[in-house]
Amino acid sequence: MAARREAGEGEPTLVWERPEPPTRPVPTPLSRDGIVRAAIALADADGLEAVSLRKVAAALDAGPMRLYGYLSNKDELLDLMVDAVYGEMPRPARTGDDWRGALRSLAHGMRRTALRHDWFADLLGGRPRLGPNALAHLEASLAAVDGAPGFDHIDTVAHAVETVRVYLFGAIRTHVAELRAERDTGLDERQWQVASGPYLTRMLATGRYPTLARWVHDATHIDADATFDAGLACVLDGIAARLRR
Amino acid sequence: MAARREAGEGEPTLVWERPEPPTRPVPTPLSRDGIVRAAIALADADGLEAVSLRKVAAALDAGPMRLYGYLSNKDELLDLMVDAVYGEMPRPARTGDDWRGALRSLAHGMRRTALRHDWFADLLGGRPRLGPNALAHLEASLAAVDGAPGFDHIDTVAHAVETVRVYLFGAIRTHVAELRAERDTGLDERQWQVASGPYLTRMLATGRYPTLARWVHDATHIDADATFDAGLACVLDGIAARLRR
DNA sequence: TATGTCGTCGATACACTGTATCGATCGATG
DNA sequence: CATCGATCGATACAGTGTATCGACGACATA
Repeated sequence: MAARREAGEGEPTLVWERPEPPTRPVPTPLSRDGIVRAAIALADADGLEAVSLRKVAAALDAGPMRLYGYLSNKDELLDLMVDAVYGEMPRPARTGDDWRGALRSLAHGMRRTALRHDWFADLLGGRPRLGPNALAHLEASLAAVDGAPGFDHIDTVAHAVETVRVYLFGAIRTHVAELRAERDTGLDERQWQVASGPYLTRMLATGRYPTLARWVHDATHIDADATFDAGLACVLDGIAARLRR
Repeated sequence: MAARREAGEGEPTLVWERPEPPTRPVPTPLSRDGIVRAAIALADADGLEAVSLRKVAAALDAGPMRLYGYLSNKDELLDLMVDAVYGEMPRPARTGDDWRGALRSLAHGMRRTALRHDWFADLLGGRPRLGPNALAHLEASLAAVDGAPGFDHIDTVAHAVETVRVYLFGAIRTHVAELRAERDTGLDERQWQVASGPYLTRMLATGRYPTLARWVHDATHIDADATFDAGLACVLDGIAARLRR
């Protein structure tokens, strides 16, 4: 960059036109929170792959290495981002004895929040998240059904919540993937076979996928939200069925 | 690989000591299949982040750019890897009228295969995979329950299979994440609170997570396979419940 | 056999990435 | 006012995916 002083030779730059020792302009105060917010803003705007330590730091008027005082890894940043999203989720609350309602609202709240940050799906379930917000959300989820009729043992409670969460994780991930595919191809959703171009039609035309073809052509295609609700209802039914034992 | 022309140092070397124009030693014949196999071998051995076009090419004694004749992206390579794993999965088959058995074997087959390639979980559900193997697997899944008692409409079939798959995706992902966490911390699995170190214990000690604390302390911790089966059974129960309508 | 022509290979280059190192510089302390 | 210790961030390094393009081998032609 500037003043390269080599051996013996005359100074390349004169003192007065050498950049002023930059007076350390009150280094913008940082905070873990601000860093995470900046990273989330970047991810929301341009996707997860746009989140680089350099860009995050630049958004905060700081050098990249500055962040390493607040984080020790990029992975830690991602963990913090995930936990921040957990913090945004509405905490499921008990609604009388209606455990189905509680689990449904847990699922919907999480799903809605996740869809606001579509990069969240890429991180979801990627590593066990034990951040305070994730823990609080989990606690609220457990507490929301704990003690409801039939849920007298913690095992029952845990099993129900875990099953719903696992379904949720899968559903969010697949849904986001579909949304992206739609956006990338820029086509509407209700005619999947058209959206994926001639390829799929050709594959189906081979006759090797008769059932799949029937699905694509004959099934009543409901939208993603309804599909999600149907699957969720199915899981809840399953929980109810196991409750009767 | 033969003639490594070393040391681009003082280039104007004399003709006779300049490496022989490398006689183009019948450039190792490549194939999309070989590339994918090499990539999978790398991923199996050192994880997904060890899969770089350079390393894959090097494993095949080729230059990185060589691959671009067979792929146009790294993403395409990942898609091919995913489809290859789908190809490894046992195809679910009809077993009489036992749709539960069919779905269970679908789930177990997929899970077992996925756990052999733990990087698969990172890609699973990441983008809609329409590779021939994925399509064939989906077709077999649909066909395995199609026509079983109760599954007379394609909608019912599709809904059941989709729900199981979504649960599967979530379960595989969370399980792999847990396996990694265990391996990273190098601790046993049956005492989660010990594994995650004093942090979790401290959090629980705050008293802000009473239900969670009860879960950690009082629940009967069954192993991952049993947890998976329990959740799967739950989903199947749910499907059965919706069948009665 | 000599001579194009053409397709392909891969060296090089470029713009990035995450992060280690360490001199420079500041605020606080003696 | 002098010294120290903490911290900042420029620089460096080893990677990454991929665009570009000169050069070469193989083939078709004369």
